[in-house]
Amino acid sequence: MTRDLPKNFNPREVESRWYALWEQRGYFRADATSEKPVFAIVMPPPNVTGSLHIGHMLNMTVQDAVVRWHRMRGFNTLWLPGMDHAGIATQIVVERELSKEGKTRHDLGRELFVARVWEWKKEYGGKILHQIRRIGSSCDWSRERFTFDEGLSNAVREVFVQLYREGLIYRGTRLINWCPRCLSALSDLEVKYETTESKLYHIRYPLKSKPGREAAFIEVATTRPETMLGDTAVAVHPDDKRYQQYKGDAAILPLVGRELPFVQDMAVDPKFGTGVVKVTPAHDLADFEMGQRHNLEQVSVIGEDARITPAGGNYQGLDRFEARQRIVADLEAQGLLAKVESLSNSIGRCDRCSTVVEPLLSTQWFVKIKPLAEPAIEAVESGRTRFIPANWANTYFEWMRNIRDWCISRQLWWGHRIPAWYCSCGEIIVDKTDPQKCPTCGSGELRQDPDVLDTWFSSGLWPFSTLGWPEQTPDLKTFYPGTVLITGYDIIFFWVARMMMFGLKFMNDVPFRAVYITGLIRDAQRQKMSKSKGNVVDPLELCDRFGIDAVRFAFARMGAPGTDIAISDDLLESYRNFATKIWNAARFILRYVEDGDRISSSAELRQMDLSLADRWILSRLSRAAQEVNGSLEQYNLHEASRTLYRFFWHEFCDWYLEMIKLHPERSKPVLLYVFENALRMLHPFMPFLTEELWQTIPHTGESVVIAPYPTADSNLADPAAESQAEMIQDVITKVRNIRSEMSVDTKQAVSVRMATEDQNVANLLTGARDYVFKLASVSKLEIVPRLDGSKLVAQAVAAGCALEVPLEGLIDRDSERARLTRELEKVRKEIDGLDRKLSNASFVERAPADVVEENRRRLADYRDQATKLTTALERLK
RNA sequence: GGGCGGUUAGCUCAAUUGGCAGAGCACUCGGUUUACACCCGAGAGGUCAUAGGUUCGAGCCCUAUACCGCCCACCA
Repeated sequence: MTRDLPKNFNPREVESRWYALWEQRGYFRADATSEKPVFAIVMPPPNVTGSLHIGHMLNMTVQDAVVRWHRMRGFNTLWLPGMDHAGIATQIVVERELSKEGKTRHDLGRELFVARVWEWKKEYGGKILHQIRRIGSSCDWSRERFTFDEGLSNAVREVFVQLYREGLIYRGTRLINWCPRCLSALSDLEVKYETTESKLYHIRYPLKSKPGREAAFIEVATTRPETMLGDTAVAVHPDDKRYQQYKGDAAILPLVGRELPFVQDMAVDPKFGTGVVKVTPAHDLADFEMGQRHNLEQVSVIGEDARITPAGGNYQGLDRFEARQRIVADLEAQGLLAKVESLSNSIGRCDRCSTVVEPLLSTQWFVKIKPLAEPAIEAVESGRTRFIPANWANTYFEWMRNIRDWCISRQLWWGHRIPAWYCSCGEIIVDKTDPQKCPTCGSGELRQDPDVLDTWFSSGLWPFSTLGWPEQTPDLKTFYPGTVLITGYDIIFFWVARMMMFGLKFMNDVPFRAVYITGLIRDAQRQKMSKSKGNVVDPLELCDRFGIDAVRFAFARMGAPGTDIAISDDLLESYRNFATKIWNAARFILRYVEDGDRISSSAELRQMDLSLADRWILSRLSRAAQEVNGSLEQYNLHEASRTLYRFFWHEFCDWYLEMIKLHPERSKPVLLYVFENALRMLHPFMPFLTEELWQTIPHTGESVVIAPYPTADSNLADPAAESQAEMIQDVITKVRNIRSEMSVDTKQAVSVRMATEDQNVANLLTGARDYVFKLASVSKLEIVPRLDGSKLVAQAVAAGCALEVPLEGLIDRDSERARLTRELEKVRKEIDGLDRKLSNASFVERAPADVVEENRRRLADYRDQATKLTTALERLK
C-alpha cells in the first residue's frame, strides 16, 4: 500500500497540527533532577505592551533552533519563557487608551489605574503567549514567569533591602533626567539624544560696577537662555589670559539682578564661543558638577511641569519654551543680546514619549554602581562569560567602565513599589515586610514611598528570580547559570549589563556562560523598522504569507551573529520554495514506501550492495552532519542552514534523486535513510514541516522533536565514492554543456565519444555509463584514447548529433590526487588541532565533560577520514 | 570628541581562522522528461573601496586614506 501527501504544501494546515501535541506530551519540559548535561536558556521576556514584533521573531527563531538542537542531542534542556511588565512603556500605552475615553490616570486613582493595567496585561499578554507558541517556540510553559509575579516581586524586594543595608542603594538629591510629560525621573539610558539645529544666543552680562570702572560687559553664549534665571556664576578656563583680570570679580545677571561670581574651571573650553560660560547648577549636568566644585548655589527655575517656578520672578508660570522667547525678546529690548548663531547640538528626549527631557534637581533613589560593575567587568575579561561575536565585549566594557549611579525610582504607578516607609519623626524604614510602626518613635502613621522601581531593576534579576530565588530551589541549583543568553544588541546596557551585575552579586556566579547577540531586522532598503517610517512588518503576517518554517529558515540563513538582516519578499520566497521542495521530495519518496518498511542502521547499509550514487549520498550526508554540528557548536546558524540547503536541494534532490531513478527499488533503504536523517537535521530550523513529513515516512520514536540529532558517521564516510561520483557528475555536466552550446534538443538521444588514456577512468565511466545515459540523454558511449578536439563541432553535426567529449582537464589522476591530498591536509590539520587541545591538561580538567567527549569523538571521526583518504590516494598511484 | 562595524557579481549577503572568490534573487538561453514551473538544465556576470606593506601565497594580517552605518559622551 502506498501512502500519499496532498499535492500542494499547505503550511497553515501543517502548522496547526503539531504544537499542542508537543506541549501536551511534555517534550519541552526540563527536569531538575535529571543527570543529563544541562542546556539552559532564559527567554528575553517580551513587554506586555503589544504584540510580537519582527525582532522577537528573529530572537525566538535563533533560540528555538539552538534549544531544539540541544534537546535532540540529549541535553536536559530548559527554555524558560515569560513576559516583562515593562513599567513606563506599559503605563504610557494604557494612559493613551484612557485618553481616548477623555480620562487621565488621575481620574481613576492609583488603585483603579493599576487594575486597568492588569486587564491590559491579561489581554495582550495572552496574545503574545499565543504568538510565541504559534511560531513553534519550544519553551517549558510549566515554568512561565512574569516580572510582576508574586515570587519575582519578592525577589525584587529582597534585593532592594539587601542593597540598601549594604549602602549600595541610597536616597539622594541630585540632578536627574526628568520627563515633564511622564512626570517621572528617567535613567541616563532612557534618554535618547538627537542632533538638531539650535540657536546659540550670545548675551551680554554687565560687570559689577566698581569704583573707577566704566560700564562694561562680558559676553556669554547659551542655547538655553531660559535657564539664565537660575544662573549662579560665570566661569572661565583657569589659563585663559583674556579673563585673568576678573578673578574675584562678579557679573550681574540681567533681568534678575543677581550677583554672579567669576569662577575658574577646567571644564570650560576657551575656544568655544567667548570662552565664558554661564553656570546653572540646577538645570545642566556639567554646571551641576561645576557648582559642586565651587560650592555654588542651586536655583531651580523650571519645575516638574516644565514651567518657570516662582524663583523665576516675572516669568513664573511660563512654559520653558515660551519663557525662552520672552527672555530673548526682553534681552534684545535692553540691548543685551549680542548675536544669535546657529549651532548643531544634541538634545535629550524621553525614550518612550519623545518629550524633551529637563535636567532637574530631585530627590530619588540610586544604586551605587561601581562596586557592582567591577566584578561584572572582570567576569567578561576572564572569559567566564563570552560574547558572540566577541566584539560586543568592547561595547560592554566601554559602558561598564564609565558607568554612573543608576537612578531607580520612577514617579509611576505601574511597577514594583519601593519598600521604604517614612515616619513623621524623620525615620526611613526599608524592609522586606511592611512595617506596622516606627521603630524609633513608635508611631503607626507610616507613609510608603509612592514611587516604583525602574522596570530593568526586576528584569535584571530574571536569570535567577525565575528559578525561585531567594529560595534555594532544585531548579536554581540545576539551571543556574544559564548556558547562553540570546538577545539583541539594543539592550546590552539596559539588560545584559544589569543581569551580569546582579547575578554576580546575589548568585556569586555569572548568569550565563555566553551572550549571543542577534542583529536587527531591517527592511529591503536596509532601513531600521519604525512606526514613524511606516515600514514595520508584522511577523505573523509574513508567516501567513510564506509559512512559519520558511520565515524561520530565512532568519537562520541570513542571521550571522551580530549582523543585521534586510528582509524582502524575494528573500522569503526563496525559502518558501525550499519548504515546497522538501515537501515534493517527500511525495516522490512516498511512491516507493510500503507498509513494513523501516529505517536501516548505517551498519546494515554498509553490508548491502550499494550503488555508486548510494555510497556517494551517504558519504555526503555524513559530511553534512559533521558540518552542521560544527557550525551549530559555534552558534553559526547561517552556516548550518546553508549546508542543509545545499545538501538537501543541490545534492540530494538535484543529483541523488535523479540518479536513483535508474534503480529506485534497489536504493530504497538508502533513500529512506538519507531523507529521514535530513528531516531530523532540518528540524530545529523547520519544526512543523519536518514533523509532518517524518510522521509520514517510516521512523522510530514518537516525534522528531525528541529524536536524536544526526552526527558524522564513520560507517558512511567514503571519500573514494565521493570523488568517483563527482567525476561522473562532471562528465554529465560537460555533455549537457556541449549539448546546450550546440542547441541539441534535450529529448534527442545522442551518442558520445569520450577520450581518456587512463584505464581506471575508462573503467569507471563504463561501469557508471547508465547514469550518463539517463541524466544526459545519451544512447551510446564510446571511449577512445584520444580525439582531435578541432574536429569536435564539425563531427557533431556530420554524425547527426553525436557529441565528442574530451576528458582531459575534466578528470585526470593528477588533479584528483591533488584534490584528495588537499583534503587530507585539512583533515590532518584538524587532527593536530584536536590532539593539541586534548593533550592540554587544563582543557581536559576544566572544560565540561560533554565538551571534552565531543572533541574526542570528532578526533576519532577525523582519524577515520584520514585513513579512508589515504586508501583512496593509494589506489590512484 | 571616544568606540564599534561595514565596503566582495546588478541586488542581498557568504567565504570553516592565510591556500583554486561562492550562494540566493534578478538576468540570458533551452526545456510542461508524471516529486516539484514555488520546477529542471546550461550560461553570462568580480581590479574583493583606494594606496602601500608583511608573506612562497592576502578578500582575510599590518599602516594610511575615502565613503557608509551604529553606539556612547557634562558639544555652553
